[in-house]
Amino acid sequence: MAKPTFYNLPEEKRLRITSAARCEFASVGYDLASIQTIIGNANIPRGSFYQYFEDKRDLFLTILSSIRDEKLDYLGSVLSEWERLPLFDLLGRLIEAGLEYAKAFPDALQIAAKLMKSSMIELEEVLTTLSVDNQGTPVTGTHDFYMRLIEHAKDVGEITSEIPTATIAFYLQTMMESISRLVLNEDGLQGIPPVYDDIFLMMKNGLINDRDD
Amino acid sequence: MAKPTFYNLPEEKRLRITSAARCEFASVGYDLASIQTIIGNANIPRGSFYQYFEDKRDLFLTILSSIRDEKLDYLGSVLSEWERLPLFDLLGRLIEAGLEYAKAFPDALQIAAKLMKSSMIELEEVLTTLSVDNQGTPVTGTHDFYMRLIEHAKDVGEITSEIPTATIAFYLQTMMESISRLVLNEDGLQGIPPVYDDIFLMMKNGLINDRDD
DNA sequence: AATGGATATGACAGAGGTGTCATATCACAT
DNA sequence: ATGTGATATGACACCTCTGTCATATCCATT
Repeated sequence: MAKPTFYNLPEEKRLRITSAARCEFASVGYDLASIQTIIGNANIPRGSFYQYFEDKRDLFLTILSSIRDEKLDYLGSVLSEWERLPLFDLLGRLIEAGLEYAKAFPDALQIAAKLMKSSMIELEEVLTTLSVDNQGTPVTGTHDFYMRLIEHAKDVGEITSEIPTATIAFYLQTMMESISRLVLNEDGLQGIPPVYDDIFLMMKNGLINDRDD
Repeated sequence: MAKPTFYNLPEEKRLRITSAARCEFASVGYDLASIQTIIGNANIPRGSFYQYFEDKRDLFLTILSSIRDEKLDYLGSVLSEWERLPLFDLLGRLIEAGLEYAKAFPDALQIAAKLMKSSMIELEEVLTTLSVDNQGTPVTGTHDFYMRLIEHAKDVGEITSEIPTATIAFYLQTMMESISRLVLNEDGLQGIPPVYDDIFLMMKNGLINDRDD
């Protein structure tokens, strides 16, 4: 969404700008981010900024879209084998891949986390257009993505057919986002023992005590 | 947290202020809320505002705390019988009661929803101090609250003991918050068929297909 | 070296917000 | 009626930020 001028810039300068912007968005979020601060850190004059971008929103969308591209790189390999893997194995890998991604681009993580905090009116549309969810997960995190997974798993007889697909999709999406948050916050991006094993166990077998003691 | 002067005010004036404030916080959230707008709508002079409150934060905390009190009224009866009810019955009632509450105080709902979007640094502490969570759920939504519920349910033999209590608490809390959001948004506060029945079913029995066909 | 289109620059006007303070007003006890 | 402490008021000084614009600079082409 940036103006063509921006892409004609020498890479060094472009990087200075995007880094400063990502840093600002990561630390204070969209609403409180200040163009003033960004151009200050990037060391470019105010006038130039408006030569490259319409406004803050424009800059933000540009950043978001590059984040999406970055993340697709990390998830691509996992996503490609989605039909071959058992459902929960796939989900586990997605979380692992997301963790890898977060290690590589820590600022992206913070930006994504603060994404939903923004007051952009058309946020919904923006997200679907970019296929990015609030975890910064592209395509992956989509309701539709989960729908596909579940239909498949039902077909294969892996999971129960008694619950509507949409409901399960809602359930999986919720838990996946939540687990991501947990994994990414708790451990400060260290290697963790897969905490989510227990959670997946619950999701597979339910909470009800079926032992007859 | 408001100054004593505020509580000496005639109720009519106090209401004008709190209404205007709740309206503003509900519509633009904490960060973007403007004292200017609030005093404009409440029709009180700028100087008076600072006679009643330290600043925006002070006002916000005052509002939050009254929201907590309101909600406690609605959940009190359900909470009182927490030991007598089966776990998922209790959870269902909490959601229903939350829905009732949201009908009665629609602005509170929006304020709570935007709560987590605020950039208040000490938000965490504020929330625990107020025992309010991001659903505007007091006490109820706390991790500790779920810990108690689960310990009890394990004791009674209602749910499996194979998973650590803290993990289950995380799980329940996540799903309860998510269901609340679903219920409160989807239907625009109409009466709904209890969508969450299917979700509870999954949580009880798990997703794995155990029919041997 | 001259021309012209693209790019760079920072001063500037203007919007919107905050917290304070000197002054005015009130309520009430004397 | 008068003095006193509490309360009310809005003008004001001061910020931060945004988007624009007149002007300067660059660079490729003639």
